Amino acid sequence: MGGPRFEPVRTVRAYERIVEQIEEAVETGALTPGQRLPSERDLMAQFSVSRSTVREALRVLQARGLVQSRPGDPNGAEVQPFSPAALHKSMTTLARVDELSLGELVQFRMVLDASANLLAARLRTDEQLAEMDAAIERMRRAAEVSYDEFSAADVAFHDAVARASRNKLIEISTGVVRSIVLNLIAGKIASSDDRVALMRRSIRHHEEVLDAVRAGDGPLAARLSRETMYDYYVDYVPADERPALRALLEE
Amino acid sequence: MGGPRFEPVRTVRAYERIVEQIEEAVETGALTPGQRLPSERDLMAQFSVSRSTVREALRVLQARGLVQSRPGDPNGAEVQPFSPAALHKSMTTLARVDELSLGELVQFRMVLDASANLLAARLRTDEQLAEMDAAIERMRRAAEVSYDEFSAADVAFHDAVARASRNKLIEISTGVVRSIVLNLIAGKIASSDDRVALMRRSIRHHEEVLDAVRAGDGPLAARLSRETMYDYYVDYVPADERPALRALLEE
DNA sequence: TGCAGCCTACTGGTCAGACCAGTGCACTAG
DNA sequence: CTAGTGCACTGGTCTGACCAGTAGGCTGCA
Repeated sequence: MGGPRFEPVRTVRAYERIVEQIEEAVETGALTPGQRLPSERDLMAQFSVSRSTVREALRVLQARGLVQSRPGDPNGAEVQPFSPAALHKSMTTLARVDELSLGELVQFRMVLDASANLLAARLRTDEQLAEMDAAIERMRRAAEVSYDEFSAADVAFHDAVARASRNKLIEISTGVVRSIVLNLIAGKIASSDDRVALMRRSIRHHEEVLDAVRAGDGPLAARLSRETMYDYYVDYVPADERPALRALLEE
Repeated sequence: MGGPRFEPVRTVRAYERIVEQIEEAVETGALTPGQRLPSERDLMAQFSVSRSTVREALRVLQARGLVQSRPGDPNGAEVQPFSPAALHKSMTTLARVDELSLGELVQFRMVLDASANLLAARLRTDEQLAEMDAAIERMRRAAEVSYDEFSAADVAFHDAVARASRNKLIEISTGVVRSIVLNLIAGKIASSDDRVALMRRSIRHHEEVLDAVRAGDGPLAARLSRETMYDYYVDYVPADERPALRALLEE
């Protein structure tokens, strides 16, 4: 004992070193969205590796959503602005392989949406309030006509609230989880009559939430938004998962 | 108008088709963690493509955390159990590229941790309570000795709470966001004296939270956990972001 | 018979060079 | 001045090769 502490060495593949370097450049801002990488043939000269190695690195970067290449493009791969696509992908995978239940997803949405409303009640601008108004008005018009359009307007409302929370992480996460939930229940929607009733009730709920946001009453907006979501999704959730959802209503 | 509606065709690369097929197999359970993929040379025969194409597909799958290959392994790539590594990676990228502020991250932690506590208060088992007790005891012993050990015990406590919430999404997200936050403030820690005082106060706060969880008072546990986290991190957060954090304390 | 050590047949990682279908730009013919 | 045509270049794919590493069977010794 007492000798020098050696660290286990990790053999690093060539393409990983390339990924690291380019990733570093993007994250430090040396490469900004819209800029182009050199062509693969240039990169292979710069990194002193073969084109296959360069390409494997680019595949990884592309899977992470950092760059995007297009065949025939006389410029190299384009650095992408951040998009939640990668986040969405891994969360979708999580939902499928780890068998996330609909209950867990809805519960998560209740948590996120409630906090977005809580913050929005404090921080919203008049302009954002107008957006929410417009979204609800759009829901009203759509309710009797098209479920898809209603759903889109509903999404717009929640997006406006999320933006008003001024927390990008909340904004992105709500979007990602919502799309997974909507995807899961797509096709499982109730009968047409039930659906119209559901939409009407949902509009009333959204109006109440918006009133609370407008009044600046965060805790109320949060509570109402949880109830709104519970009411809207509870029928899709298996009975044995509902108690856990109701636990969130008691706060 | 009125003719058949044509969909825009998306040229799909060969390696993407391979990714899709293997991904599908993993997500439907046809391939389970621990199982091996055929070797690259077998795959290239099965998919009728060249090895470079197979390899590019494997790189993508590996970036998504679905498989892992090891050079020299006489078996093929191994299907991995889901790990939040990919989620972690994309959220870290988000934090760096999109310049997520520490304030936003802490705010998100407050939201998640509070809801974990709320649920844990309802759903915790006695065994999980014992884990939380043990973690706090470990924090007590470590406080006077090592900040790192204290921090590890703190993590153990929050992990136990997250598990007790019985929501895998909350559990994973808290872990991911926490490690990003800890990474951001690493090195920025206050002076030694302040640090000890901070740890002592934090222990007291954790005890209060645990009491509320033990008593089954979810809303109280949630509120206390928000306060605990605010108190612990507020000094690292720029002054102009603090009001947004305080907004969460009012619920 | 038992086991230590070597050998071989694989693996993944990398390289080199080639072809193809696209793309954008410069040039050319009208 | 413009419409049209090449051309030079891109990324996507293929072929075939070499290397270092691994595991498991085989050999030969004790």
